[in-house]
Amino acid sequence: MDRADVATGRQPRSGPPTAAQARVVAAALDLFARHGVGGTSLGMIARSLGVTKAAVFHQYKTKDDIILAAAEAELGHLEAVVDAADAEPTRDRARAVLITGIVDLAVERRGTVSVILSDPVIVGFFVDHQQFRRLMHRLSRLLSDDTGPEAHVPTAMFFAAISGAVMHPLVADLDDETLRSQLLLLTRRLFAAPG
Amino acid sequence: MDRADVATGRQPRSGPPTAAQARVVAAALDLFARHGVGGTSLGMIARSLGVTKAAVFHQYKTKDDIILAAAEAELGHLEAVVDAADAEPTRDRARAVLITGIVDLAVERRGTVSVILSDPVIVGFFVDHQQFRRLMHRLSRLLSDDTGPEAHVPTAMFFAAISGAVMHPLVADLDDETLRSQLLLLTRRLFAAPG
DNA sequence: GTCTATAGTGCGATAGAC
DNA sequence: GTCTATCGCACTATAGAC
Repeated sequence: MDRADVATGRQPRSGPPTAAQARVVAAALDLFARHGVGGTSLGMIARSLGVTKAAVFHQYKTKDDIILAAAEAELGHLEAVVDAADAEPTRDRARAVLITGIVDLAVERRGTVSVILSDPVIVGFFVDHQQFRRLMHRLSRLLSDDTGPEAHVPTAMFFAAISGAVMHPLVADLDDETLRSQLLLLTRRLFAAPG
Repeated sequence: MDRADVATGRQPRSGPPTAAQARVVAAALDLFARHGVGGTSLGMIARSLGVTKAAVFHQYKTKDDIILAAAEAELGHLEAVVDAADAEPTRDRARAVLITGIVDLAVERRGTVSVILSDPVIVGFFVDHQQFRRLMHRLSRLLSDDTGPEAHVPTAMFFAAISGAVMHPLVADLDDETLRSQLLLLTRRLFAAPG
C-alpha cells in the first residue's frame, strides 16, 4: 500500500488483520500515545512485544504502514459510533447516541484515542484520507443543522474538547465516572441551542 | 538545567533568551507543530535556520533544553493572558478577557500552540512543571466557581476545545475571522450557566 | 556565534536461515 | 512467524578552529 492509495482512499489491504498484526497495532498505539508517532521506533514496538524488529517488519513492510493501520484502527471505533447514531430514527436521538458514544470511547481509551488523533504525523495522513473525511462530514451533518462552512466549527470543537480533555493533566486524578458525567453535562450544554 | 530543576520549577536559566536562542526556539516550535517533538531533529532545526547542528548546540546544550525553552515560550503567551484576566475587577470581566484572549491566541497561532501543548513529550515535561501547574490552577479558578476536583473538567475541556479545534482538518479552509467568532460564540455557551 | 570533523548510538529496512 | 546479522544513514552530542 503506497501513499497514492492512502490519498485516494483505495484499500488494497488484504482483508482483516491477523492476530500478529493486531498485536503490533495495539503495541504501536500505546507507544504512540506515550511518546508520539515520531518518537516511537520500530525497536520500541518490537521490544514491548518481546520480539525483534525483523518480526515486526514481517507484519508491516514499512513504519508508515504501521502508522496507517493504527490510525485506521482508531478510526474504526469512531465509525462504529457514527454508524449507531445514523441508525437512530430522529436527529435528537442520533445526537444523543453520538455524544454519549464518543464520550464513552474517549474515557474508556483515555489518553490513547486523543493523542493519536491529534498527532501531527497522523493528522498529515488523514488530510487526504477519504475514509476520514467522509466520517468527519457525517459527524458534522449529525451535529449541526447549518450547511455553510462554519458548520464544521462546532464539530471540530466538540471533537477536540472530548478527546483533548480526557488526557489533560488537570483531570489526571479524576476517576472515569466523574469525568464521564462532567463531559456529558458540558457537551450537552454546547449543543443545547440550535446548532 | 537538569530534570530535577524542571520538576521543582527552579529556574537556573540565565536571564532572557538571546536573539540566537529566540530564533532557535521559533524554528523549533514551527517544526514541532508540523512533525511532532519526537519527529523533529536538531538537524532539521539547524537546516531551517541555515546553520549547522553545532551552532544550535551552542545555544542549548541538549534537545531537552530546546523542548523546554519552546514549551515555556508558549506558556509565556498563555500566562500573559491569565495575568490580564486576573487584573480585571470583576469575575465576569475576568472571564471575558480570558476567553477572548485565549481564542485570539489560538487563532493567531493556529496550529502551533495547539499541537505543542498536546504533544506527549511536552505534556510529560509539564506534568511536574510547577509554573504550568500554577497557571492551570489559576485558569480553573477563573473559569469555575466549584472547588471540588470536578471543577477542573470545564477548564480542561475549554482548553482542549479551543486549542484542538483551530488545528482540526475540518476547519482548515475557514478564514481566521469566521473561526474566531464561531469559537467565541460556542465557548460563551459552554460557560453561560453557572460553572 | 558559527564552522568542520568526528564519536558513538540507534534508526528503518533487507537477506536468508529455521 | 520469528530469528541473527547486516547495511547505510541520521541521530544527539562533543572538541577545537576561526
